[in-house]
Amino acid sequence: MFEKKTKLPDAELEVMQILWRCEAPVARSTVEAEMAKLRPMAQTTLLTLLTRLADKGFVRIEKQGRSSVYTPLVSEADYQARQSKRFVEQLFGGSMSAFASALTASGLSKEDLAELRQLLEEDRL
Amino acid sequence: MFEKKTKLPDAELEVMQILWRCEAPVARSTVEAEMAKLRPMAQTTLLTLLTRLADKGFVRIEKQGRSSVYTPLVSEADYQARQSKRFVEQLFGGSMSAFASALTASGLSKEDLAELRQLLEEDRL
DNA sequence: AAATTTACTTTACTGTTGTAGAATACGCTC
DNA sequence: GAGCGTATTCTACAACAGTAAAGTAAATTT
Repeated sequence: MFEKKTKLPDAELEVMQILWRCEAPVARSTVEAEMAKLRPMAQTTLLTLLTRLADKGFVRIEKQGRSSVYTPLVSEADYQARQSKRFVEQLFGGSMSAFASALTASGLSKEDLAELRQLLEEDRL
Repeated sequence: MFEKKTKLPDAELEVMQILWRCEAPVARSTVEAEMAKLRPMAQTTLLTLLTRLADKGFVRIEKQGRSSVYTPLVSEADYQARQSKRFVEQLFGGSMSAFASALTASGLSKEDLAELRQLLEEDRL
């Protein structure tokens, strides 16, 4: 089967995150406007990234007369889950305790950690 | 200042992890043997990676007569902390609850999550 | 219909990463 | 000190990633 590449390069991830935050299908102009809020990027660069995402199977491009609309084919939750697992495995050999230690040392706010603690206490994990 | 590149490419990370697991300074032959346990890699490829790590300031290379020995200049804990923070920020906008949700969906074992829960209950986080 | 605008596609270039053969340099043996 | 191993550095190259100019096609204006 085709177990493709799951990890997206940074720039492509940025674009996917825009698509996830918008209501699908997303017009190119919308993607462009959202990207402009984050950082400057030439139109053609954005188009290139969208095309690459389509090639990788992350996005479907549909023509609508003059312009195109873009639909994410992989959900954000899916992507996050896959990458989280990959990350903990790659850096910590799968050990959550090692990962948790790193988080405390990472400068994440006490509030962030409290958030996690509360989830656990509520038996939501 | 020098805010260099903190994120290492996969192959270089593999080498760093070997250095971290050995007692510094590590002989090239040792690195080579450890790498062989993981996967095949040409000698020169390994040397290239070590040189690149040195260029990035992650490793110090010292000559010892014929061969060289390698010392990590960045601790594993440091690297893990930095990358963990970066990861949660990049994928979850810093939200631990979003991250925790992803972990539950990621197929991490119940044991792994229990491990994390216990850390929290013991007030070690 | 010709000109203009608009939107996408092609081509392209630079730097990085993974990989390793070729070349070189350094000790050591005889 | 000449030759030989062997360890390191140089050179190389393909694939990927970031970026965007140039080209093309299609719609709109005049």
